[in-house]
Amino acid sequence: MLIFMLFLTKKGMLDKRTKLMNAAKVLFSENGFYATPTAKIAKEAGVSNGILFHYFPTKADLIHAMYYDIKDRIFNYSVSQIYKEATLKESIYTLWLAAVEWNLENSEDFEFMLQFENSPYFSNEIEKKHKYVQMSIELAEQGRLQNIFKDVDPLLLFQTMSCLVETNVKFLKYNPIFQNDVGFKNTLFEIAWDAIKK
Amino acid sequence: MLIFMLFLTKKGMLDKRTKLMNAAKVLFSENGFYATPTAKIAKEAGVSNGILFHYFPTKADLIHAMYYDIKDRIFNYSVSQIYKEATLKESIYTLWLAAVEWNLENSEDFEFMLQFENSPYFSNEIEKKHKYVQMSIELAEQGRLQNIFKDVDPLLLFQTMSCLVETNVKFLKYNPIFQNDVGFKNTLFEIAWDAIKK
DNA sequence: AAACAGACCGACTAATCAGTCGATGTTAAT
DNA sequence: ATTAACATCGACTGATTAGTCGGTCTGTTT
Repeated sequence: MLIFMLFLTKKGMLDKRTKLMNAAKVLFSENGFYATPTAKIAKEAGVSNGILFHYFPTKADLIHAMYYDIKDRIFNYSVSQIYKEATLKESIYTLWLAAVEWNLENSEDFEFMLQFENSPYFSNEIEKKHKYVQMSIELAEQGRLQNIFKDVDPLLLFQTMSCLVETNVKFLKYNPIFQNDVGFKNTLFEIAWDAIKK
Repeated sequence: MLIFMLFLTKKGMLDKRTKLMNAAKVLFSENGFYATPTAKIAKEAGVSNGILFHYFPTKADLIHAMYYDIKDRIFNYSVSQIYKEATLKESIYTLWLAAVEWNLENSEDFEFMLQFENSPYFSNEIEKKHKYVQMSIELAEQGRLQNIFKDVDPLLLFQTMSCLVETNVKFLKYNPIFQNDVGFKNTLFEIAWDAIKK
């Protein structure tokens, strides 16, 4: 049975929970949470209305599940990019680039996140607990101890980087010419690096 | 008649259009656009349900009117702060500080703006037309021509500053101890300045 | 083969909400 | 005094929507 399930998954016949999250991602990024009825999500996912509430007792539960899913995926991608022997600056660059490229390639996830983080669903406290944020804060703390970064709360350094990534991604979306321009991307990183470095 | 209207205004008996916008501001910043029914806005404003649609044909019209109102107010405040003989860095500092302090003092406007700018109501094109944005871009262009700023699209420089202001305000809201700490605010500005300067 | 459990369906409902409408009051202009 | 134009009210409606429910199907356990 387990083997059969794996087979299904590999063939692209995703389980309905995943189908629902994918459908919601598309519709949310097009019309926002509130203009997207649950019935439409189920329809787009090709499943029944009722099954949505089987997997996610409320619409808010679905939205939260999607948030954690995205955070996990961007964390896994970022971690896969960094390497051990890197200097601090190299690590920061790798993380910055990973974030920018991941968000550009996963445009719907990016749109979802923007909405979510500025909605009443979001709270700072939830975010701080995620391993992605914790890893970033740890790096910021390192840089501060090494006297490389400005002497402020590492959380602030992280938030500064995050908002710059967001701005960079938005800019690159509206100016696709630069998306493969390595020189331009280096300039973008310089902006971010200069901001946090001493 | 005009005199009588002014008298009413001075006495705090605002016209109903303004009352509606003020009530909406409070409710929107507490619960968001979508969890705030128009009927509740009218009730909070102490006016009838129908009059809301007399002044704002749709809920979206109300929201847009509020957006323009806020942009106008922050623009007027910012302009009142700058002075002619200032250097470029002084002007940027003044604008940065004005934005940070205005947003801290007008917390509901700030919350509204965050929601609005990440909602389907918002479009980049609308924003770019506002005199506040145009003034800022002009300054950025000046700095670039004087070879003081990094050599990128002035719009990007403006967006960079804006997102840093946003981050700063959020941080100061969560860490009120720093709100009157001039040294800390200078460090915050250094972060922003280092980001854009060459 | 019976009992069980979880996936799944889709019609249904109770509540909510944006916007309407007809009526009345108020002010200004002719 | 009449008219016209706007301001105001609040009951009402039509549409929408999150979530429910009774029941079916399928695979597993005993």
